[in-house]
Amino acid sequence: MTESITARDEAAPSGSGGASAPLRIAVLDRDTGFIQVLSKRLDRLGWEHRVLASPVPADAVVSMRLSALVVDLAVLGPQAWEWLERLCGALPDLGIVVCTGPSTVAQRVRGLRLGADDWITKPCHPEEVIARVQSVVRRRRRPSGRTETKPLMAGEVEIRSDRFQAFVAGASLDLTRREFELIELLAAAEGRVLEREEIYSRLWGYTMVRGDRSVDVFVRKLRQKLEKASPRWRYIHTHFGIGYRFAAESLDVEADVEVPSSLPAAWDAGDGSELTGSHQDRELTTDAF
Amino acid sequence: MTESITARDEAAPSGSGGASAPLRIAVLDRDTGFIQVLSKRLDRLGWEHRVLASPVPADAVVSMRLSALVVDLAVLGPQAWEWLERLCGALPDLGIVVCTGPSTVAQRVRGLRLGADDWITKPCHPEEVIARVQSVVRRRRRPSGRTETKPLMAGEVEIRSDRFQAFVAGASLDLTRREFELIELLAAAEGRVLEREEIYSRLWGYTMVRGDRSVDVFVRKLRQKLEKASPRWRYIHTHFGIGYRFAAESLDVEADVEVPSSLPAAWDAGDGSELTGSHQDRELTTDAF
DNA sequence: CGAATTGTGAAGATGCTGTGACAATTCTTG
DNA sequence: CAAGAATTGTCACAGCATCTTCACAATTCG
Repeated sequence: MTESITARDEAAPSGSGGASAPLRIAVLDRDTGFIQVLSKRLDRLGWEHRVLASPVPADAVVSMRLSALVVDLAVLGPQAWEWLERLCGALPDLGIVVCTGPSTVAQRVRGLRLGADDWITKPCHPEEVIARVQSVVRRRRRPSGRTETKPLMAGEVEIRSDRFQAFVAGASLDLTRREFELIELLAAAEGRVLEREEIYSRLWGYTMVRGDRSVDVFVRKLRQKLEKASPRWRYIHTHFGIGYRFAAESLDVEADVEVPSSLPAAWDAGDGSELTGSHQDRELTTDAF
Repeated sequence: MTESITARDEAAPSGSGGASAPLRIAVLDRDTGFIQVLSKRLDRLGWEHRVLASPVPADAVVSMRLSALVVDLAVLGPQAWEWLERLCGALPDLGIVVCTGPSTVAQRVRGLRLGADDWITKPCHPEEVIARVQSVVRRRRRPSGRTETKPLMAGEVEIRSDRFQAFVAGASLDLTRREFELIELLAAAEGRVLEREEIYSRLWGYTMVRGDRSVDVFVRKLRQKLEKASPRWRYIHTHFGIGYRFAAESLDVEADVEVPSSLPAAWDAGDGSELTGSHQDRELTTDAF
């Protein structure tokens, strides 16, 4: 049931969903105690953050590319309102959480009207600040939706998570869903050997029963399509008794010189113990390009 | 006849719903004094609103088509958390403002984590409640962003957000509201595959239940109209087990290349010196008014 | 050489999508 | 307000893409 869901959760380790991109947060405040606790918490969450102790011109904030800003208006003095207005005008997508001392209803209303997304009154618990920032950012994020994932490249193939497809020279391999998930998984682990059990559990979501050949069958299907589209390369390597390893290797020797496009050619992957050492020159392939 | 359709409608989730469509708010609370003051205020703002005094099943809220909901969790009793979670799951785009009596930090954090957008502690000033609801809603509908959008073009079709219509050679496709939202959404994601779940949640506003075929049906209706108006092109491509992808592809031979993915998409820039000689140079811009 | 592991092809089961008809809902009009 | 039209949502069924399973051949390892 709902295998589509599980599959998506489990099996998009590399690309699309994955861990949400790290957030960038700035805190504009002078309360060192507050800042310290908050910073530590932000660290633990893995959010990039930056502390600003003095009034930063609103324009300067623009260049910081923040997801959200926590600000104590007291730091800004009497020009706080103007500052807030300018900032909200300039960065309508920035999440702004005001976290400041005692205030009147009128002040809070004014701040929110000007564009603040939340208003917390000090003293407050850092955990709540975090939660409110998350809430603000969560909402902000929906529109942008898909994060732009750069395509994975290996040999002649290009793996595009946003299209659920792999391409060779611009032509789709016409992979089915499972096939694509498999190549994505393997390619993301470039160079490493993935055991059958692991592949199975990441793709199918549950543990493999002994004797299940599904992984092998899909490896074969993938190899077929890769072979047809990119005959001069080998991508999926069998490790007897263990599993499979993905690495683009040209059949034409000397191939390591020329790879279609600019990729960090990480495929020299360590061990290489098993491959034929013969190192003779031949026509290098520029294939397809 | 198609013009009169939908210029004004409350929920234009994907659309270019620029202006201030009347908001729909519900208040779930029993505090009559609070409700009265709030209601009066909402009236004056011209927001449609509705007061709920008893715990409404989360599912029932779905059908209310709300922009935001103000809720006192106390009304819900011990099942408040479960209720909140279900509601947030079903309506990721609904703005939820919790307005309730004294609470602990842990409770507030929990509520915000579950999906609430704000948490106000009673007693509180109605004006602040309003301001916070506005803040939440403001953020919610940012996606509409671009007010003046230039028409989207793809193959022979031209998609005009300002008219809620798509045209081929100046002739309107007579799309209904949903149909238009769908084509707009797909076309905006040009090239990328959109999963059913995503399409559904962006168009209908709540998460899809398994077995719902609405997306498929509207894709079919769209395809029919596109096919009739522009028979030599295919626009919507099915990705089995995943969703749909929008990309104009000509049926005429001429090797209309599948987007040459890897390259820095200078493709759409029109350099196309060598390909697709049969471009659509028609005057599909002089269309009707 | 024998046992275990992997490659291969095909048949059948599974579940997804296309499609048309129809019911429910919303909007328009008199 | 009610009738009528348009739009949207639901359902059942047919066709088919995909997935699973199985038998058997080929390979690897000890």
